[in-house]
Amino acid sequence: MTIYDISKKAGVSIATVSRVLNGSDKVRPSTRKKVMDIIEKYDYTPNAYARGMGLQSLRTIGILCADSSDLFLAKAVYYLQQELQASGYESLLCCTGYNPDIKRNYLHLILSKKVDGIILVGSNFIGTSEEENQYIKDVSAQIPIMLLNASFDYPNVYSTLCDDHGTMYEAASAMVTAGIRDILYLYNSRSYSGCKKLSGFRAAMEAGGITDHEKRIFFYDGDPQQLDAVADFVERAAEKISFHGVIASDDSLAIGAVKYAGRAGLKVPEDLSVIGYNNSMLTTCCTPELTSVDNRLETQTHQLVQTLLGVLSGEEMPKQSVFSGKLIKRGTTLF
Amino acid sequence: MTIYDISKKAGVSIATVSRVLNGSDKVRPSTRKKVMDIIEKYDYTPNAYARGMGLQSLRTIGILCADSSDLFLAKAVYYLQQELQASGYESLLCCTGYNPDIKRNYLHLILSKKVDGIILVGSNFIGTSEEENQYIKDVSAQIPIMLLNASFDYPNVYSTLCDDHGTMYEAASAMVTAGIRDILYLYNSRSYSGCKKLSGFRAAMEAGGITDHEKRIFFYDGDPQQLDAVADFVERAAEKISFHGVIASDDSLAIGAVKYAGRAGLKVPEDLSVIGYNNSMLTTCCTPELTSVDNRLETQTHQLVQTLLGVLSGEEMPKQSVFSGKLIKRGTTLF
DNA sequence: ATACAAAATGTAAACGCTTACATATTAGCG
DNA sequence: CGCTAATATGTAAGCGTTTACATTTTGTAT
Repeated sequence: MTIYDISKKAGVSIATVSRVLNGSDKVRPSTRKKVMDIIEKYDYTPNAYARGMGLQSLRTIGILCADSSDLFLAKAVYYLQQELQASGYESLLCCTGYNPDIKRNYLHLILSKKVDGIILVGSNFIGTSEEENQYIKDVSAQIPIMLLNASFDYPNVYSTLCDDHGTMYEAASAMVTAGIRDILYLYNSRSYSGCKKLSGFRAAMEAGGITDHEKRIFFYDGDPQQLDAVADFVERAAEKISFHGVIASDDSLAIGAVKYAGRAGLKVPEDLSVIGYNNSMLTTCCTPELTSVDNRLETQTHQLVQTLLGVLSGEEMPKQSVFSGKLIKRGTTLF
Repeated sequence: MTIYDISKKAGVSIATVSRVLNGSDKVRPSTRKKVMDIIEKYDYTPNAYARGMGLQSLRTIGILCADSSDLFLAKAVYYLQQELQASGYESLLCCTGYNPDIKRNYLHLILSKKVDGIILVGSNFIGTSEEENQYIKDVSAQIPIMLLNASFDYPNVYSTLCDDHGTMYEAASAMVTAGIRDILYLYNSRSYSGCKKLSGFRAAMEAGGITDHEKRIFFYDGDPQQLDAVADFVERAAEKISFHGVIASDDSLAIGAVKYAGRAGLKVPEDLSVIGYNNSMLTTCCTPELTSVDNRLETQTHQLVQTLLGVLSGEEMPKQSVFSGKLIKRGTTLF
């Protein structure tokens, strides 16, 4: 069933059918009805690929995210899709996984679909070496690239992010100010934002006059959703060093620390203070509830889409929009 | 940059370029290299829409899911995409939200993209009235429809699901057998599987000789991810009726009950037993850990994709594949 | 009724690929 | 070295839309 079949059955030309389908103003109501009836009768759906051939822009944005079952990324994607839909844009979501080669493949895949722009969700799309980021440069030559939670200075690449360094600095400083000087730092990503958080932590330690913090920085290499495995990891860390506070780069790691405390018979927050990051639903899941950093995801996604729409309509837009996160105090801290 | 430009630069015809792109066997190695060099030099990506026009099948499956930030749905989507990718199929994911009209729009959208099949993830795509499900009948006339966690008997519609009735019956019966006869039942969806779970609960109550269970069945109408709101809801329920056990149709509701217990000073599981459903990461997030029903999601998604592949290659496949869920006993129950 | 402008509709080219079929090249063999 | 068969490459016809431009119809003012 093609537009051609419809046009014959309705006794009009294909151009008229096309106009009806696209809501053109220049169709007589009686003709429109005649065509619509046939379309509905045969449950006709125009072929998106043929449309894609003719049209200049399909008003479509590609969204790439490593793993949509990650709470943070899932929420980000959700907000983005809502925003885009509200602005009349379709979105194409690809969950790429963390393998760099596969990521690159998906980028080409999405590029082949005539998207007007690409949003890379999460800082794991930005590497540390020039070479790793070459593919971003290549693509940005063709269409604008938006980064959520990462930053990369290059023409036609726009960044929206949380000041993870400063925010983590504030969070860690709050703990130091509360008198806790032996803090375990847990992280599981060396991505752009992962590095910023870590540097913020280090800066806070130095500012607090702490000098032996490096030995309490631990990289967790497993699946963060396996909370028991995280707890095991913290337990092993506790065998090596002592600590009275835990700061994690993600809520799930922080929850693992709370679990460890339960096993070890430590009271939270009296014996152990814990701060998470991302302010996900996990924060209210445990007892006591988890103090965490809210990185204003909804504000960020809104800003990102506004910037993108501006860029697409040819306006000059800020290359980087930075927001400050905020420590949400709950039960796992005394301060 | 089109195949035509590439062909000119490489000094061959467009057919040859096309053959190189599609990995055809009938190209001389020297020619292939010549073409590949140009392709890489100009970072050329073929236009997916033009390809879509020519090709019979694009080896693409559409996946529809209401909300990918729901833990259960997100995991299901993740497994499905992995399975499909491993079988050489591309997947097109659409998060539709819960509005029926928008859902229907997305179905047409995805249909327009020449997908070879459609997977509907989650039972909220199946309604209770004939009319609600009409759209499924219409679409199934064109391509096969796979249901995950729902069932609908119609030609070209294939279902893979957990026996929610029986599984919930087992779980509830276990609680009754343990001597708990006043059980609060929490649910938040009247979808296909939501109804099956509820009927399983009722059957277990009746089998246990309990007659006043209807007054302890509560429908929660809010956002299940707002755990505090769920706890509030349970608190209000407790003002109306008494209970020593809670069974929920989803882990997040169960967690809300655990939170309520904490507030009310009730010890879990001594004063209150709690059973969740879906065996999500939330189960290990709280203390004590949540007893929950595992519905074998990975097994289901595997079966679903195998069935789909079978159908697509013209084989006769089972219309319905049912798996039994399994109660995973953790700390919120004594039995 | 007639002429003319405005509105509605139709015609045909273009979009960038795939692929059946035609043609040219190569290799093997006597 | 010429012939044939096999292999590689080229040509051109679709695929199903959109849309500029041409044509027809309608409405309005004379």
